[in-house]
Amino acid sequence: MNDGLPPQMGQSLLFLTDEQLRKGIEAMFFAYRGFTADPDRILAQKSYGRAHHRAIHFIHRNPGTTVNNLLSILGVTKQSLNRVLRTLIEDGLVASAVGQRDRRERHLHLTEAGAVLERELSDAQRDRMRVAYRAAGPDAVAGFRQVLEAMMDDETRHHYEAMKDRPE
Amino acid sequence: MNDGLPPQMGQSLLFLTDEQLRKGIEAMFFAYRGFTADPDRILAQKSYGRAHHRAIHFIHRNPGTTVNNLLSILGVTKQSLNRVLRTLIEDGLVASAVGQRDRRERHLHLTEAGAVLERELSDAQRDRMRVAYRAAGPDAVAGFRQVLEAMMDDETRHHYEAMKDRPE
DNA sequence: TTGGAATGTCAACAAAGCTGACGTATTATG
DNA sequence: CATAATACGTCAGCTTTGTTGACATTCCAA
Repeated sequence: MNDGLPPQMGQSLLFLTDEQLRKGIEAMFFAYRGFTADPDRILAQKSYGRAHHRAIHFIHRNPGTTVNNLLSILGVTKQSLNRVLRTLIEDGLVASAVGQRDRRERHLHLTEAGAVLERELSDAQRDRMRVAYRAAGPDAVAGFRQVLEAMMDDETRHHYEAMKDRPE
Repeated sequence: MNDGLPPQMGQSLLFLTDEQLRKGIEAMFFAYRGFTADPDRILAQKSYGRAHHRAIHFIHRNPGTTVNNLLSILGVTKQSLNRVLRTLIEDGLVASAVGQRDRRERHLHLTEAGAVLERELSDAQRDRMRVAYRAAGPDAVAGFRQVLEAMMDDETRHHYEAMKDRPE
């Protein structure tokens, strides 16, 4: 494939050109569309949106999390999260429990029904991820993760790492 | 770092577990936030949004593109794109020219002012990308791109590849 | 006991997506 | 040439998901 640059310029010299960086930017944009496509289809049928998916995902990952903690993971306002959370609680997918130690806090859990939807959504998303990982191979996957981690804001990376290696 | 699984299980066996895949999913989510953060700040000052950025980006990359082509790259409805395009044209950032061969078509270009904003936005986005690429190294970058490409829908990947190796 | 923290909620608004309908040029086709 | 199809623009209305700002409630902690 011709990238319009002299062939004697190897990858290690090319790899920080604007052109190379721009391709990475476009890859992020297009890949993110694929990344959300499958859950989006499932959510649309149930008249939920991505915001519901995110809430469900992180409640599943951090069972018993407080609203404030979830807020800082998701990086949205409480009003925005509350709207989503309210419908999930009304629909019986999420349970909100008053804190034992601090009774101002609400601790969030998925109900059985919530866990079912979580499974459905993450199965769909993992399937695509699995196909991509298989196609690219383990070394590529390691690189993929490295670049993504380096791309995060510091505060965000803190959240990411805080729930990183938690086994099932 | 302990991932909660027996140490004798190597990376090549682990790398398709649900846990491994879920970490990739979260990495995508958190990284995408970083990916858009810098342009978002610039856009907010000028009361534009991400949709404007995307239009500007792809007009820059495909100068003279028709509205229909841009539509299929962006994957939105013409009503949605039109709203964005209209403000960009009104503000003198984008020029719309009647087609020579087919006068139903409008060919889109950035004006000088549009190119200035494009440069500002992509500089910010590339800076972060550059830092991430440097931190991760060339091999990781190659893997990053491989996984992202494998994650795209077929039609999307077609668009991605169509404007892939276009030199400056 | 009182200040501040955590939470919830009301209202209003904006960005950016969607559907559906319609109009106008222009081109392609029978 | 008449008609169909295409490309584009626009109007209206709706949805999701984000934002501010204001305010009430509950409750921990100094």
